[in-house]
Order: sequence, then C-alpha cells, then structure tokens
Amino acid sequence: MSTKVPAQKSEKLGDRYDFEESVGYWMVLASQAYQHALSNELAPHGITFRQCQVLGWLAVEGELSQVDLASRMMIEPATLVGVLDRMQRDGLICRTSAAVDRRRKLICASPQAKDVWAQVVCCARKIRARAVVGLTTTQVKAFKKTLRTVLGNLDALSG
Amino acid sequence: MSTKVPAQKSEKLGDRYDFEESVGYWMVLASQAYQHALSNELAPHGITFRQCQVLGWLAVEGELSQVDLASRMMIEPATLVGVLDRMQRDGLICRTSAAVDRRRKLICASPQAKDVWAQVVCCARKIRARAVVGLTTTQVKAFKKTLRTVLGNLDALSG
DNA sequence: GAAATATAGTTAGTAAGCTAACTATTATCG
DNA sequence: CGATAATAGTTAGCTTACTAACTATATTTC
Repeated sequence: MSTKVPAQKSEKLGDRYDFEESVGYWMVLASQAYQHALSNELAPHGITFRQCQVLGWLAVEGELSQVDLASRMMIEPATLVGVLDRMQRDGLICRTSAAVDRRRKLICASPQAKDVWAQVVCCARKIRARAVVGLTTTQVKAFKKTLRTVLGNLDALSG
Repeated sequence: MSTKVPAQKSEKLGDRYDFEESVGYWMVLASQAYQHALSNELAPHGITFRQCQVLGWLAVEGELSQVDLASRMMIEPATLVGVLDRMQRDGLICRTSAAVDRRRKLICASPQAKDVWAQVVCCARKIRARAVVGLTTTQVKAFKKTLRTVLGNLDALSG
C-alpha cells in the first residue's frame, strides 16, 4: 500500500504547512468520502450525485427556475446548464418556458424520475446512516452545529 | 435573492428526503465553502487548490512518484496526470524518471515553486483561521475527531 | 529463460466546476 | 415612449474528477 519512497536528498520546499492539523483537511476528505460513497450507491441507478440533488430540490419545491435551483445547490447557473442538459437527455426532467417571464425556464421532474427518486432516497439514507456509525445523537447534533458555524464563517463575503 | 417561485400545481416527486437534516448535506456545503474560500485566496498567485495540495505533500515528503502522490491526495493517478501536466507547463514541478524503476517518475518542486509556496502557506493559514472563528479549542478538537470517525465509516470498502 | 502477471504512467471519453462573454428578454429611468 | 440597465439562460475555454483501455517496464511463475 504505502510504497515508502526514501526521498533521499530531497529539494524540500522551505516552509511546511501541517495541513493534517487543519479542519479544512479533514473536512474536505470526509466530504469527498461521502460523495464517493453516495456516487457508488447511485451509479447502478444511472444517476449522479448532482443529478440526485436536483431531484431532491424538485421534490421539496416542486418546480424551479434554473437560477433558483442553482442558488439552492450552491453552484453557478452556468454549471447547472450542463447537469440539466444531461438529465433532459436521459428523460429525467423537462424545461418549460414560463408564461409570465419568457426568459425563465421552469424545471420539473419527469414521471420516470419518480421511479428513480424512490430508490435514490434509499441510497441516501443508507450512506447517511453509515456515516454516523459510532456517534451519539448528541455528537451528531454538535457536529452539524459546528458545520453550520464553519459554513457561516467562510460563506460571508468569501473575499 | 430568494425569488420565491410559487410552484402552483407542481408535479412533486412522491417521497421526500429531508437532506437538510443529513450530516452529508452540511459537510458537503462546508467543504465546498472551504475550497471556494481557499481558491479565491490562491487565485491571485496563479495556483489552484489541487496544485497547492501537490506542493504541500512535496513539502512534507520531498519527492514522490505519481501513484504515491495520488494516494496521499486521495485521487486517482489518472486525475493527477492532468494536474501535474499543468504544473509542469507552468514550471512548478519537474518529472524525473527513477533510475531504479524506469516506470516511475519522481515529482519534485521547482525552485520557483518555493516562492509561491511561502505565499500559499499564508493563504492556507488565513482561511484555516477564518473557518474556526467562534469555536473553542475543545469544539475544534471534537470536530476534527468526528470528521475522522465519519471518514473512517465511509472510507472502509465503500461498497 | 520465456510466459504470465502486476505495476506506473498515459490517453480517451464523460461529468462536473468555474469565469467571462454572448443573446434574449424584462425592468427602469429620463 | 425610448435608451439604459438588469436578469435568465447559454456558450466557450479552462481545471478537475472518474473509469476503462492502452504502453512500457518489472516481477513472478513455470
């Protein structure tokens, strides 16, 4: 596994950043593992992590324009275009031009997306349960609270 | 900001997954915000999040083959190829064929990478400090511990 | 020692992610 | 009303991520 490279007279960079001590390091890794695990679970159903998130928001809100959906997903509208293109290609969603504002396109889940969605919820619950194994309810609660704090710290103005 | 779409006779998907209650939801968002904040900080120095991570590991280990580096970064070797191609193009690293095993290529940081690295460490420390504002040392410690637990839960076998 | 197997790196194809620039609408201001 | 500004969606160009298939070396096995 760890092939242990000796790194003899290594031209090491001067400064050293102990990133294993950083919350960012562990947060990024854990989040990566979560997305990985969920992706693996979703793959057999022919759907990706982001596509599942789209269906999730549509399940909550029913029908959304692309900017509104992008803002909920915390991604750029331009990024969403590609995701929706592929979902439309696969018959999971449809785009309808809004009558009141012809710039807007309303996204809604197709009938066959409903079949997929039921299974997706299963996958999500499974991973979610696996993630918190060995943690008490109190710990999970504190964990989520801290995550919200961190998110708030970094989200604000982000400059 | 929130344009509030009424979603009148919305064809809602049957089941509903309350993902705002899931640790995954908050973890992914917080991690995203972290990478975003760091990327913004790094951008003026012409370096990306992943490229900074490469330099970080080279600072720790001195010289690494691509598989070893990829395994430390928790990404696929094939993904690393592109990252290193761009870093080599930008003169940040060099690839040297190992004498003992001609399949291996040892990656080392270039002299000019050292100048960049000093500034990168600054950026990383800044974001890291901002992330934990309003949290006690105890809370941060518990947070990291929980993240490690979650990572362990999800990493194992991931099937 | 030659054949089979494993390993290191690469390429190709697909799915995201971003910014910046563009088109088509709608809203606003004078 | 008409010019200007704002907004919704898209496209183009770049970086990152994956899997699967490929090439070149090393290692194992017979």
